[in-house]
Amino acid sequence: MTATRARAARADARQNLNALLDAARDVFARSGVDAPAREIAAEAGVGVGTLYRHFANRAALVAAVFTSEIDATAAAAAELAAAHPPGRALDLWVERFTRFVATKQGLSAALHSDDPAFAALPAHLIDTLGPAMTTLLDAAATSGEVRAGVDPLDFLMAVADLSHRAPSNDGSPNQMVRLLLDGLRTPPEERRGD
Amino acid sequence: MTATRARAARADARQNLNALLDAARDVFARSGVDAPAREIAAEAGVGVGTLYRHFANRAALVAAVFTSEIDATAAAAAELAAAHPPGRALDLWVERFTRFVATKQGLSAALHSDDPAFAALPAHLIDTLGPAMTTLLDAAATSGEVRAGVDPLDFLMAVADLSHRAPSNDGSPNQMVRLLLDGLRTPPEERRGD
DNA sequence: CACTATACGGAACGTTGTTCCGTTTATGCA
DNA sequence: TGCATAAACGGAACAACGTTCCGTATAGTG
Repeated sequence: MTATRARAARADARQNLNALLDAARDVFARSGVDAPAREIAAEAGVGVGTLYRHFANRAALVAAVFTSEIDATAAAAAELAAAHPPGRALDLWVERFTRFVATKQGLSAALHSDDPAFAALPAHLIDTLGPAMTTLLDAAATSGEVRAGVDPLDFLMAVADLSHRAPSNDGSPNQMVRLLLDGLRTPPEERRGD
Repeated sequence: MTATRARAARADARQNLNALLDAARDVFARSGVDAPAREIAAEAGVGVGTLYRHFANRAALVAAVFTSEIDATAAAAAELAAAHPPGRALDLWVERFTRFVATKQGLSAALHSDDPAFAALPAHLIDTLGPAMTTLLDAAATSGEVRAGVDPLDFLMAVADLSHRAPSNDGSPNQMVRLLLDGLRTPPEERRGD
């Protein structure tokens, strides 16, 4: 068999890759996901050739940024859970998730697109954000701050659907999301009465 | 005041405009809404200059096609209502509406886009498809085939949301939409029992 | 029939994603 | 340390797109 062990990536290559991801994050936030590849390369202080050496095409770069932000959002769940009581951690994380969804205008389009570059996104989102929500929801339910029996994935998707509707200009969750969170605090059977 | 009355459009201009709309409908169905403007012009047997004489930009052409298909879908409601009993008319129209939504991949993107060319679309959709659904739903409720008290616009949007999920390869409504329709046939209070 | 506002066609322009290749550089080895 | 070379870089060049421009053709009118 041939020596398949790949040589370690060169140091400048690793640096440029990180510079590209950082630049893309900034440019996407500033000008949207449709920003020209040249602009991203320039922001990273790099030629377009280098961009295409690291990513098969523009969509792959977009997907990489989304993936990394999904991971960052998932990681925040653990941090918040460690630093706050369960109910508050849940609220804070929903706020963060809301900001994530609202910021990424291109995300829902990417999720429904059939571009192969985005094919792995939905599964990745479910696999990382799903458990995060499950953990937070379970903890808050165990501590009695929130009703039990709510499917975490359904709740996650509901928040997502509600988040990219309203502008939510100040960055906090919009009214519908707050409504949903308040609903969690309410016993399931209350509506029977009216 | 100046004589604002515009001279009637020239005959060839009207023909070309229709040819462009027809061509765009075909090309969009075949290659998606991102099809090149040149391809549409060619299909219509016309130069690109003519396309841009009739539409301010590509987005305006897309919007015009969407508008005209929305109108056609709304008109179908009256025809189906005249030709079938209320319950069946409702089913058939939902199927048609489903096909409309499933076909137009670009529609939901256009509805949420902030391109000025699409600004009037949501209102137009609500103003024409809303009443159509209201009429069909009311008639089916009056004849007792369907439960009353369902908000037509909510129901319309729900069908839309459910339609662009599943592929529905054979053109008929997908399972979730059928579930929703079956739900209409069920008395509101039944779930109390379990 | 001639005149003119209207409409047409398609070459040309600017911007994009992507490729190509001559040049530079990091890295393992003598 | 210095060198050989695989790896990586930069940016000019290409193709495809949306859009504009303007010389040419023509429908409608008197």
